[in-house]
Amino acid sequence: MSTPLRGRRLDPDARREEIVAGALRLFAEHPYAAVSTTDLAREAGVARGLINHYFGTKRDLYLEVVRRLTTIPEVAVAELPPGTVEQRAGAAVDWFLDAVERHRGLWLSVGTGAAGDIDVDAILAEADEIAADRVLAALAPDAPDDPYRARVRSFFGLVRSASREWLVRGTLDRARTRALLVTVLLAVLEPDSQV
Amino acid sequence: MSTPLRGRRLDPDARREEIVAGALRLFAEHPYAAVSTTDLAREAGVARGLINHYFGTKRDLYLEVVRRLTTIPEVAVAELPPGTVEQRAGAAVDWFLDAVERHRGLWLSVGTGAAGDIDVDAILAEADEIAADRVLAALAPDAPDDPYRARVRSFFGLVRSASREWLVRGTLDRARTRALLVTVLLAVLEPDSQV
DNA sequence: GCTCTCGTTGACACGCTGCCAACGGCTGGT
DNA sequence: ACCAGCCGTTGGCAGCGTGTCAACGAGAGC
Repeated sequence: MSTPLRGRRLDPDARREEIVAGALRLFAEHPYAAVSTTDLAREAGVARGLINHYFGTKRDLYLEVVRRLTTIPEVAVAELPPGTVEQRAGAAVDWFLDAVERHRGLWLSVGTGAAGDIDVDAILAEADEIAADRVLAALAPDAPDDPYRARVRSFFGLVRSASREWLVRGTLDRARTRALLVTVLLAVLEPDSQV
Repeated sequence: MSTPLRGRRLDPDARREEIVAGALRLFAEHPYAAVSTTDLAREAGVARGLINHYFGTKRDLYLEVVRRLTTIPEVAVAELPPGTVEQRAGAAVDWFLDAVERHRGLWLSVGTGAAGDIDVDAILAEADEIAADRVLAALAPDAPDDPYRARVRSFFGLVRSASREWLVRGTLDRARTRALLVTVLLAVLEPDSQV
């Protein structure tokens, strides 16, 4: 061996990164309980104890992974083409469907919804908050935050369900998924119609 | 002691019922991982080994509990008052919101969404299927099953999110939740508007 | 009252997690 | 270039939780 892989000293940030990267791969393919700290350590090429040293708990590492995944959308939505609200909404939905199709496995593993887990819920809520801000800024910049942000966040619940119908169950094709999302998104952005 | 509680012989079905009932209480208040088989046994007033005897696995017991909870809606939606689609949709949403408000804790613990768990997903999907059938039969009896059932199931995702916004985060009051659900439900039932 | 059935129990073995003391590679000071 | 201290890293230990299994004994049939 020219360079021994085990035991080599590494910058803490880099080491954290390696562990998170490995955990990302494992958690994307297997459910939480099916992944042991031994697996996580092996995947990162590291001793098991180091997992606890950096993240304290297997659970904390998992939360870090979830945070990393859900907070991805750094890509600006500001690049949407000009046009009517319908056109811009359609473009946004297309951008989203592209991203989902690309990271299919990862999206389904965490994007499928909250786990009844209060911490995971908090992280997803935070991510949704950011996403809702961007959607509102891009499509309805004049709408007041108060009920609209909550309405858009609710819309994301439908987005997840529809993704599952499309990717997992195959009950919707991409075109119909798109149509559904655009329709509902526009309905959500309509002013309150007190029925 | 007049009647010793421990060790008494019981009809298998009745015993299963007691165990499920106890598990229902525990899982409604604590997340899956925080409930041990010891807790489950104590709550049911039974030896720990009996849990495995009846359900094989803690996980299997959990799945049974989830099934029991989600398959509750036996109450017929057929009792909806006659009127326009808007009125009937409003009545259906009201009925639903009442039920959610009444079983608040239970609903939030499992109804919060899939756990990324394939078995739980299957159970929830089955429950959603039934619910979707009833909604379609009540509000759009002439709509073809094909895309509409999937659209309604997607709608349920928004229903869960909106419930959380209302009950957990308090970002929507009941009236606004109602308005949102009715609006989107009607939009979902509209024929495909290919944008 | 006796016996057989089977619901029920308690102990055992194993895997996994979090903790901790010791090791040794790396870096800065001289 | 050498040395000493720092700290990233390791491996083993203790505790807990789960699933299994052989044996017990309450209740029913005769």
